[in-house]
Amino acid sequence: MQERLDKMQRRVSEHVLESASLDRDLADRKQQAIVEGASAVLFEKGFHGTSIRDIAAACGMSMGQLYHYISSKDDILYLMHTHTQEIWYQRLMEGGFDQISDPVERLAHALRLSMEFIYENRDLYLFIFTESKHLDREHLRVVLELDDKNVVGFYRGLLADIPGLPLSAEESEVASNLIEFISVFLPLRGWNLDSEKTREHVDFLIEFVFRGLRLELPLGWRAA
Amino acid sequence: MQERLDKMQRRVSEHVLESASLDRDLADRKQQAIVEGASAVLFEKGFHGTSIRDIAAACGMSMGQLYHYISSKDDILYLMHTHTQEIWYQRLMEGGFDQISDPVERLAHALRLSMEFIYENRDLYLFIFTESKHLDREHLRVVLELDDKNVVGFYRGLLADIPGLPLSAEESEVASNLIEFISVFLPLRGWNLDSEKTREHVDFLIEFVFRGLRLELPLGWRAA
DNA sequence: CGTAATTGAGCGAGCGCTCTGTCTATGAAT
DNA sequence: ATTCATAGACAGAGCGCTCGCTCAATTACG
Repeated sequence: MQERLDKMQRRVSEHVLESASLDRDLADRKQQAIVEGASAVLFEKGFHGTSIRDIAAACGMSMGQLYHYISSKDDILYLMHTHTQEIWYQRLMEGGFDQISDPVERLAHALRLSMEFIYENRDLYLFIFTESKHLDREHLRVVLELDDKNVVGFYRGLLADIPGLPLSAEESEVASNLIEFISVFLPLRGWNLDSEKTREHVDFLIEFVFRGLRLELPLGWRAA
Repeated sequence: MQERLDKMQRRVSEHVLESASLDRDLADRKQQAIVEGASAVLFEKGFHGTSIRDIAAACGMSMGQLYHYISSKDDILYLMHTHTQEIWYQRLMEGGFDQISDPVERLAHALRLSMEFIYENRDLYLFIFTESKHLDREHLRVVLELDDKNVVGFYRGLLADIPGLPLSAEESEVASNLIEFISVFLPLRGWNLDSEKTREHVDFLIEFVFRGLRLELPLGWRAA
């Protein structure tokens, strides 16, 4: 499982960096600093509304230094994307997701962990989902591939592990995509819902998904 | 029902036009022409990637003429939004939606009509959902209000009409928003689904929603 | 003193929007 | 019938500004 993440990380660096002579660790740390520093301004002003000067200032770097570690503004959006997938997967692992053997319980647990994580990082997810289509063709291709492989693919795998799932292959494919989509519902369209009741909303969404998939929720799932 | 649309339309014109002396019919026709002419370029290049010059050229107007009928670039996005709601509602009415008395059948029919319409206009919906948050504060407020009143509000009303719906008030509120969200799933995240099988996907989504709401689908709903 | 790291002024391009000059349709005056 | 005054529709050059990005100049360091 962890090697999947490592490969993802490696691919990011390869894609973003043109100069192979740069120290890989330093570059990774700097790119991490860029993502973390740029997040606040990006969430506030959006990608197009934020200039390179804004980002450089927010990261405590000069424009020149910034361009040592990225090669275009689009690279920053790309980094945000891979960063998002990384920390999401990390959270699943920290949440003990991979220690659950029953596949239905795994799905329930993964949904809860994901929805809570996504809600906590709602600014990030709102940003990712509304800005990513503005990437240039090449970056977009890679980002969509990553998403299909790592996120949709994650749910695809979970569904495939459930024996006797009452869905056709085609339906499972739609379902995998739909589950990812519903898991970002609260950041994307939940703005006129009472934010005090997020916990209940997550419960409802999970029940909704399970009923939609014709699955019984595991006993005592709310306590998990 | 129709007066609701009329009021919506009136509000658009009032909001967009500052000069009250302009002929209302001419203005409406020109604004219609702007929306229709601008759509293709906007879908292709996105709102930020499309300049006023592009839009003017695509509408067969000069920049000067364009600015006779709008007062800022944001007005165009606003027009696109209201236009979308108008044609969506129009389609529902043409589809004989309001002639169905049974509330559960109404919901099933509305979902099918909506999803098919949204899929046919997927470029428009992808555009609307990914670009609207870039509106300035005032335009955004109006657009979100319109959406909550006309679209979410539409589903809210449908759910309220179903006697003995096994959902709490809070759950119904989440569900109304979620239904709108799921109805735009195919344009927003269905890009790696087989476009030959859209019909089946819509069927699956409707079944999914009904199961999620704990509702039985009306008999023979597929033929409807 | 030489080399590497770092900077931010400057470049060319493109933006949203304005506004003045041009065109055209109309109709009163001759 | 012809001229001319007037007003509204229209065009697009130009304004002021900001953008992403580069690279000559400067600083820091061994």
